[in-house]
Amino acid sequence: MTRPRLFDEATVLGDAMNAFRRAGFAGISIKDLSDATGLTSGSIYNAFGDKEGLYRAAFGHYIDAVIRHRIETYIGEASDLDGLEQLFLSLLLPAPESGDLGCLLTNAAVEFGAQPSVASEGLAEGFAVLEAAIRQVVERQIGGGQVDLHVVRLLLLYQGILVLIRAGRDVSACPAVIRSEFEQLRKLLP
Amino acid sequence: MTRPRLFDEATVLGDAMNAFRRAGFAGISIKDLSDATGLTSGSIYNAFGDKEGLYRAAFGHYIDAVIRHRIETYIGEASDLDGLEQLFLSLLLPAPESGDLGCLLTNAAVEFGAQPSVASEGLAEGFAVLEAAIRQVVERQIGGGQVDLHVVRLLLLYQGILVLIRAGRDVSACPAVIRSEFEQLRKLLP
DNA sequence: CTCATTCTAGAATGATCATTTTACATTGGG
DNA sequence: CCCAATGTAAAATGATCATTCTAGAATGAG
Repeated sequence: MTRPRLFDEATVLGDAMNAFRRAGFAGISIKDLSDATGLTSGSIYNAFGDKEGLYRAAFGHYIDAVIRHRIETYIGEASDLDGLEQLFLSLLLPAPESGDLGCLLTNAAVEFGAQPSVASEGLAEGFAVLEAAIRQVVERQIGGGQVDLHVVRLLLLYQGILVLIRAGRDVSACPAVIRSEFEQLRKLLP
Repeated sequence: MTRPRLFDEATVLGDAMNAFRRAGFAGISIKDLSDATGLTSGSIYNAFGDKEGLYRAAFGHYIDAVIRHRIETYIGEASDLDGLEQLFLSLLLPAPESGDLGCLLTNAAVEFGAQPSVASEGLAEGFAVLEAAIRQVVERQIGGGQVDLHVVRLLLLYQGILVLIRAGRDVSACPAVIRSEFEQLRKLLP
């Protein structure tokens, strides 16, 4: 019945995702997205409904392929502070979170803000996934009444790093900031 | 010779600035800007050349009227850690840096990234002003070989706060994070 | 007062936008 | 092998975009 796509959905979503990361939603046209994905505009509309549908699909793909993947890579099941620290340090590796792409979660948060928008669902899910991963490690490793404080502190650090990378600022001091942040947390280990 | 503007330039730039803060550059049209400022599109083009000219002027206005003003208010001449801490805490006050506006510096950094753009000059100046203000206090009060580290740490915190506010996330734990950050710095006071 | 100058207003223009339509290609079931 | 279903392609459409044009209003110098 349902015949398979003639295009590879993961590849197309990856291309669209990176295009949106580079230019945002308002800053890119269907023609640009057509060039980026190799699909004609007709195929895009057939497959995703409209530009918003493609954005939603690309955002979902980003949460799975980038955020969840990163969390599984660095935290996985044996979650400890070292893994979380490595996750933060990995943000500073040249690719693929480099400045000319940017984090779609951060970019969407800034582009759309808190008002209801095409990004609302993705933002809610993305922040929930990220915060849950951080909280899981902090709660298990440190616990206590200050868990919320540590989680927010790390979330602030995470978003701050992505903004500075995106802006092309000098981030050579960031690894030292991350290390000192986690050193501080390790002092609280039971 | 040069006759005065019939409109109040500061008011118009303030309105345009807030419109850009809400919607970004790509996300707003000349018609929207015309509605926001009360100027017709003809007057906008006459006064500012084009949409990019108005954006540049609004960005410059933001740097002066918001960033420099905030720095002068909280740091001024008698710069100490308490003043800098108050500056950070002031970001969390409901108005005027509230989420539905956002910080034009952060928003522009995320929208345009590091590539040359209409925002490049404003971004360079805005980050320079902000970083210099932080560095001045840290250097004078604490000094030592870790100044860069402290400056970047505070810059990360600053940008992280603005992203979370913009995203409408729960920032109720942020004041405690700021206080603990500055408590840590005060331990380094000579 | 008057005129050259500068500003403003609003309609006009061509480009680009998202989207739809139309025609065609590809596919697997009968 | 053929056909109904679905995917793709590319041109067409109307809306909206940034920008310009044209006409008229406000201003200060002489």
